Amino acid sequence: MRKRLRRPTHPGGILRRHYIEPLSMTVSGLAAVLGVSRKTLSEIVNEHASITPDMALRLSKAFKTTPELWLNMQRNYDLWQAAHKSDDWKLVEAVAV
Amino acid sequence: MRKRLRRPTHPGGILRRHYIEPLSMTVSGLAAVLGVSRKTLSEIVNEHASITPDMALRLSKAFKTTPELWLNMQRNYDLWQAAHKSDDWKLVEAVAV
DNA sequence: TATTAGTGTAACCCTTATGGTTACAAATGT
DNA sequence: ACATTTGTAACCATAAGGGTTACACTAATA
Repeated sequence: MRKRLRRPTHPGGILRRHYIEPLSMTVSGLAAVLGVSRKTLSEIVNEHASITPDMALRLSKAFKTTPELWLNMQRNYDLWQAAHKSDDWKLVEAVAV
Repeated sequence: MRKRLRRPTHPGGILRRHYIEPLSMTVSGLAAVLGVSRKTLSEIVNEHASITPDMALRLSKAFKTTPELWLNMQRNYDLWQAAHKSDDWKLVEAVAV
């Protein structure tokens, strides 16, 4: 397992650059398609909020992807953040087998 | 992508049956090793709380696994719950390409 | 049998997350 | 010049996460 050195891209950034912009969609328009408020989607694409399981399901329907695609990106992002927020977890010793 | 028919096993159940019990550990003991409260771990192994990124890092150190192992189990569980909690997301239409 | 260790969980605290509405200033497009 | 789009603040409500203390219950053991 390679350790990730740089902060993984936030899934909101991917959503914006790889989906919204290439398709010339608006944030407002996509929010309507997804059935969520404009604020909720705006915070995601500006990388201030997370992809929740419910949002992953909506995105998977809208863009014919798997919900896992979005949740894995979010997981990688969250994991990196947790690993760098504190060093506490590094003090955990391996359990003797 | 196969659709999961039954609720995926909660990672807390796996932790209890595949790690704690085979190693004859106690919940209290493992909580101490992990550096979290007994309550926090107890709620997880009784499937009343989630594996957070921080907890996944601690478990990965204790049991020499990847943190992704635990987070993927949690993701599958959460995704199944979200998909069955409401049908709203099913109303989302695919975006025209 | 009396005692101890381990457990599940309630009650309580505090902090953070999620998502909605409304409103407004700034930017962009026609 | 006007309309659309945007980011985000302010505000609300609900839920999640984790800690402490306390208590009743179970299981093992001196």
